[in-house]
Amino acid sequence: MNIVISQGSEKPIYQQIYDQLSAQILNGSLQSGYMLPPIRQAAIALKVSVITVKKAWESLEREGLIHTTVGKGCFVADFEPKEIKRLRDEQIKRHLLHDLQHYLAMGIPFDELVEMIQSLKEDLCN
Amino acid sequence: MNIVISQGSEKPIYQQIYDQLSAQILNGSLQSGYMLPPIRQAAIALKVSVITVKKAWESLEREGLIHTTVGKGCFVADFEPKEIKRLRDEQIKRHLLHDLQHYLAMGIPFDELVEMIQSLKEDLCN
Amino acid sequence: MNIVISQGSEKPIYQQIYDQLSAQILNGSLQSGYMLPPIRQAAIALKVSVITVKKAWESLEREGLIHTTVGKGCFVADFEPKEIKRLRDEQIKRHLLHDLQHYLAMGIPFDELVEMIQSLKEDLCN
Amino acid sequence: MNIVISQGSEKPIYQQIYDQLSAQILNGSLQSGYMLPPIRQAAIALKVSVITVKKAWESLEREGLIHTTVGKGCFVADFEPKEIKRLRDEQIKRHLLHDLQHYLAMGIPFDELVEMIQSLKEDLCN
DNA sequence: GTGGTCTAGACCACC
DNA sequence: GTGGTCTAGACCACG
Repeated sequence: MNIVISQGSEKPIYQQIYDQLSAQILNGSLQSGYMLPPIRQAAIALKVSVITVKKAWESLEREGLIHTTVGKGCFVADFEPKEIKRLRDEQIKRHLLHDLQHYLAMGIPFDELVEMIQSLKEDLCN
Repeated sequence: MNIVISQGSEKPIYQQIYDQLSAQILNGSLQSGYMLPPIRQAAIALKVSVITVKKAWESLEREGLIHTTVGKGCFVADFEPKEIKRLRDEQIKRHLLHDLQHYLAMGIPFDELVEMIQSLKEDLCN
Repeated sequence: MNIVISQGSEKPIYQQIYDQLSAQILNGSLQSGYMLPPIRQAAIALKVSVITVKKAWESLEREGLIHTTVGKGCFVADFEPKEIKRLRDEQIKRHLLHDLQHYLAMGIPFDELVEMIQSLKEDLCN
Repeated sequence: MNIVISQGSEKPIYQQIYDQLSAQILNGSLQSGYMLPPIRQAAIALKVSVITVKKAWESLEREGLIHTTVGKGCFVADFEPKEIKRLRDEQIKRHLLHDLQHYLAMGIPFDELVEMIQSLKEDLCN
């Protein structure tokens, strides 16, 4: 488990954990069947409250990304490679639609927006 | 003034107001010198508290998008068309950088992301 | 009468007028016996409300810098050159004491503050 | 926390609080990492509304002097000693420039003004 | 426990 | 008429 928490962030801690685990599951670095550490242990490792970790785990379970077995632990759900890509693209598309609408409302033409994105490639891929 | 408020949104009301007015100023539909409605009148029209409107107006003033004169009202700041485009692009770039990083962290390759954006053009430009 | 009004300033308009006339009387550019323009005329010239001008005139009279004769007009009060200098220095000293205390409270040593002031001479005397 | 509020002052209460805390951070009496009292507790201690305290805290955060974490509290931001001195001098210089212009407009020569300041040293350093 | 948001209603300064 | 400040009190999110 590889998570970085920014204490002073605007984003709630539980959501930072959720976002990073969710991304790691969707990009394949956490594979199906992987067992997440027990919440108490994770809480100590991340230096946050148990409640906070619990909240992140719950969000992941609600989204179907992990499943919990009482007495055994939490495991990354079973996905076929195809399904995982579908899930990821679906989620990205949903957010993209929302974000892009915001930008277009500011009066920037669609094509100019795409150009701007292309121009950011260097900054992003480092 | 053309503002829609979503009461149940995660976004605070004052920020919804700020976002929409800010977008309208930056896309040119509210032009320099335009007088915003008095805060009390706006509050009634939007069915929110005066203070909520005030908070949105304050953010706009802090960003230099409007200026306030006690006893007279609040007015859209003077901008040269060039200046306004610069401000808009700057703001979009800042947000884009943040959003795109989020998507890339999910494991989607940059070029695939751009393709996906292109494919959304129809949905967005209606 | 030589007054510049900044509409968007934080300072109330009536006080801008007061400050500038007061300074001009204390620095000698408006001499004893000079007749101020009638308030209605001044209001038109400055493009502000008559009430605003009246308020500034009243402040000046309260401070003893001008005196009003009904039906004749407002005149700069009689001062001996010595008295005018005394008035000016007194007023400056009063404000200085207040301002400098503020700076010292920020932890800057007195001597360093004086140095800083000296270093601003060029910026100020242009 | 050591704050004195003057209820009848021309200065808004929230700004009095801001000014004093800002000065205390910049002069080093409130050090990096110090936790400000909870806004509700501060409100009781200062005998003002919670909102008034909040407004002051917000200004401090906007200036980067403190940072806030929901559920934890407000803390004095991390500064290197050098940075803090730079911030302080910058702020003092900005205000000095404004104040001194005001005095010079009253017709006092620059050198005479400096003399006057020197003569106030005793009054100020007690 | 912490801060964040929103409300209604009051009084003041400015124009 | 305008905005600026302050109040008391409520409900929610976070840890």
